[in-house]
Amino acid sequence: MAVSARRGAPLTPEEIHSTALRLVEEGGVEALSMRKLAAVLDVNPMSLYHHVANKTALISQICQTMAGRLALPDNPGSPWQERLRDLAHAYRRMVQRYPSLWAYIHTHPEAVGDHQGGIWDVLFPILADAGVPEEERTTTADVLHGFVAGLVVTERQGHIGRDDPAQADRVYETAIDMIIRGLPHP
Amino acid sequence: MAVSARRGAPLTPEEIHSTALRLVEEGGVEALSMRKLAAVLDVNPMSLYHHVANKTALISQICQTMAGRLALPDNPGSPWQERLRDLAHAYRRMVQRYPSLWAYIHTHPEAVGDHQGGIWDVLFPILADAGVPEEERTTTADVLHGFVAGLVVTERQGHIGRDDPAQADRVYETAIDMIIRGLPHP
DNA sequence: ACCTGAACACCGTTCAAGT
DNA sequence: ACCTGAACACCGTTCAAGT
Repeated sequence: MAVSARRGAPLTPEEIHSTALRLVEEGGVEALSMRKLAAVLDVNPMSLYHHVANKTALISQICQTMAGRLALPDNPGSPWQERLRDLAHAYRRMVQRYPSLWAYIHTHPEAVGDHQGGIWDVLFPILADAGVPEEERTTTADVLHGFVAGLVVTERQGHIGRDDPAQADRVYETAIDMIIRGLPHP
Repeated sequence: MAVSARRGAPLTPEEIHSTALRLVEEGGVEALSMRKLAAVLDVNPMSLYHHVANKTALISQICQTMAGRLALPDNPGSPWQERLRDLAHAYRRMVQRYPSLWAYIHTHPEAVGDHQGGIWDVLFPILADAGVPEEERTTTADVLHGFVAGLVVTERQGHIGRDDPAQADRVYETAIDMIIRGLPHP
């Protein structure tokens, strides 16, 4: 019976990932330490290394965990303007749910794979319908993502609608309007 | 003669700040440690605490140092579109000069004061000329800053024009066009 | 005034040893 | 297979002591 002295059940990756994600959202990525995580899991710090290569691999994994929880809008048939707006809202909701981890991803994009996650699969057809030529879609997608990510991170840090959540909503709507107005090439 | 055993001259804030800034740009903010900085300055780690309250204060100070080196465009009389474009270019140049520190500021805006630095003094008149009503200018400025910051950070991380710098320039120009097109309220 | 050494409470990670 | 303790090379920071 290879069972820990302090715990009844063996460690699972799911347990490690969800606990680590919780710690990150409670105190930011810099509040996650292998030793603290182990303490919360009631386990020796070194036991973690049996399930995780190292700390940066762990962070990558919890980024994937989060990406998997992303709820994308499903609204084919609507005009591209509306679909783009819905996608922007979904993105914002996700950032608001995991703000610390998103701030981390924004400056460590290598933590999550390149152009993966369902966002891109949804965004490309929208750009096509908006009339963006095929060879420009990747770049346009990057630009839009840069815009929206920058905006949402800015909001999250209290620069927008700090006192008045309704105003933050209005600002976001205005920003999306601006993108929709500016997107089609004349 | 209160002179260090290892150095001829006493430590100055300028020396500390510029060396710390250099370390940050060489290896990212996470590569800056008080002990490493002291080693480079050829000084006991604890000597630093005579000139700097703590590490986060030091980082704030080097952010200010960097902001002071910002070269803003001076082009009154040009149409607002052109002035906005010039300002966006100045911003990008600055980020390209201090990429690591900017990435840090983008997620730690408390490190640099609120709406200070000459950017805002230049941006507000531009928005006025663009017809943005006075009560919306602060928010609009935040939105634009969020956009541009997000875009530039995205570019810096190699998502845009990784292989082709000329393409990165083109993308940035396209993005500015989009903002200029989308800015005036109809 | 300025600098220093020892010390404290933390890190991530390796490695040999335990069941 | 899974877990552990001791150890190594790092951190930021405090504090009493030196010149």
